[in-house]
Amino acid sequence: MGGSAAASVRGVSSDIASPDEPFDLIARASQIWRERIGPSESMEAVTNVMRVQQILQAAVDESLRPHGLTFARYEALVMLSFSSRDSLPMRIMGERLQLHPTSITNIVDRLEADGLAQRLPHPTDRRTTLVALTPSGRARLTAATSSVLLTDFGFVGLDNGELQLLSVLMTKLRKAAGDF
Amino acid sequence: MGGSAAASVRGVSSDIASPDEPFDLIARASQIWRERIGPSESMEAVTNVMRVQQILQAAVDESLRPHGLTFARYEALVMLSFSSRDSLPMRIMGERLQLHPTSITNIVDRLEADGLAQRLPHPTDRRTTLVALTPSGRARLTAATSSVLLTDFGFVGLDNGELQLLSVLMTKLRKAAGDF
DNA sequence: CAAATGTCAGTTGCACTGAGATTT
DNA sequence: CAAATCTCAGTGGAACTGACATTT
Repeated sequence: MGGSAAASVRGVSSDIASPDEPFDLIARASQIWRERIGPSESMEAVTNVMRVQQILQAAVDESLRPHGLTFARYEALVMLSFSSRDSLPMRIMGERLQLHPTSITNIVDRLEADGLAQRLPHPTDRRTTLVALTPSGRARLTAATSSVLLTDFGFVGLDNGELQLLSVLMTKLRKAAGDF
Repeated sequence: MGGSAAASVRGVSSDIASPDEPFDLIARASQIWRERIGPSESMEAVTNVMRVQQILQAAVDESLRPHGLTFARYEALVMLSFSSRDSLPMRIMGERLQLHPTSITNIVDRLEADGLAQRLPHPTDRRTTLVALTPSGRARLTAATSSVLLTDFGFVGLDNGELQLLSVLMTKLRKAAGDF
C-alpha cells in the first residue's frame, strides 16, 4: 500500500512505465555501458565492490570512532591479539595487513602514542622490532569489537549463507590475483 | 608434482598436516575469530571486501595512470559521457558519485586543469554550474576505457556468471543499506 | 528571511617514493 | 660486501569540517 500511489505520482512525468522501486544508479550505468560499449559484468561488479566497500568502511569507522580507532588500527590490534604471544615483528604485521613498511611505522606510531601497543626489541635479531599489545590495547580491542559486532560490521540485508557465498567468490578472485 | 615435495618440506615443522595450498590469511583469521569470539561470517566478508577493493583499485589505477587519470576522475568522465548533453550540474555529479560537494569541486578542478572538462554557467539557475565533457575529455575517456577493458577492470578468476552473482549480492546489501 | 549551490581554507588518514641508519 | 629491517621526510589523492558568498 502506498506503492501504487507513489508510482502514479512519479509516473506522470516519465514516458516509460517506471518500476515502483527506487532507482539503482549502478544498474542504470551498467545498462548504458552495455548499449554503448559492450559487456558490462566487470564494470558493474567493480562499481558495486567500490560502493559496498565505501558503505562498510563508513559503518565500521563510525562504530570505531568513539573508541578512537580507525579500521586500519583496529585490524592491527586484531592481528596482534591473534598472534601467539600478543606480539609480532613489524615486517610480519605489514605482510599480514598488506601494508607498506612506512604505513606500519605510521600505524604503530599512533597505537603506541595511545598506549595500545608497545615497541619491544627482538630478543635475537636487533634489526627487527616487535610490536606488543598492551593491557590497555586489549581492553580497547574488546570494547571496539563489541561495537562493530553490534552493527554486524555494517552488513545488512544478507543472511549468513549469502555472506559465505560472497566470501567464496572474493576468495576465488583473491587467489587468482595472487593474494595468497 | 612438486606439490607433495613442498608439503613434506613445510610439513615437518608443523604438528598438523597442512594442506598443500598456500595460506589464506583471511580464512585463517576467520577461523581464529570463530574459536575465540563467535560467528565469523561478517568479519570474513568485510575483510574480503576490503582486500578485493584494494586489488581492484590497484589494477584499475595502474591501467589509468598512463592516461593521467585516477579511478575517481575516470568515473566522473564516464558519468558525464552518459548524461544526455555530456554535461551535468555539480550537485548531480556529487549525488551520482556519492561524493561530498568539496570533493566534486576538487575533481572538477583537476579535470578542468587537464582540459578534459569545462565549467559552464547554468542557463536558468545562476547558483548551479554545469560541468561539460570536452572533446579532449571524450578522447581521453575512450583511450582510458580501452585500457581498463584490457585488464577487465582487474577481475581474474571469475566468469561472467560469478561476476553477476557478486553484483546481485552486493546490490542486495546496497539496497538494504539505503543506497537507493 | 530560509534554503540551495558551490567554493575556500584547513585537517585527517592513508599510501606511496626515496634516502638512509643499523644489523645480519 | 649484499640483503634485510625499520625510520624519516616529503608527496599525492581523497574525504572531511566549517565558514562563506551568491542566488533562488
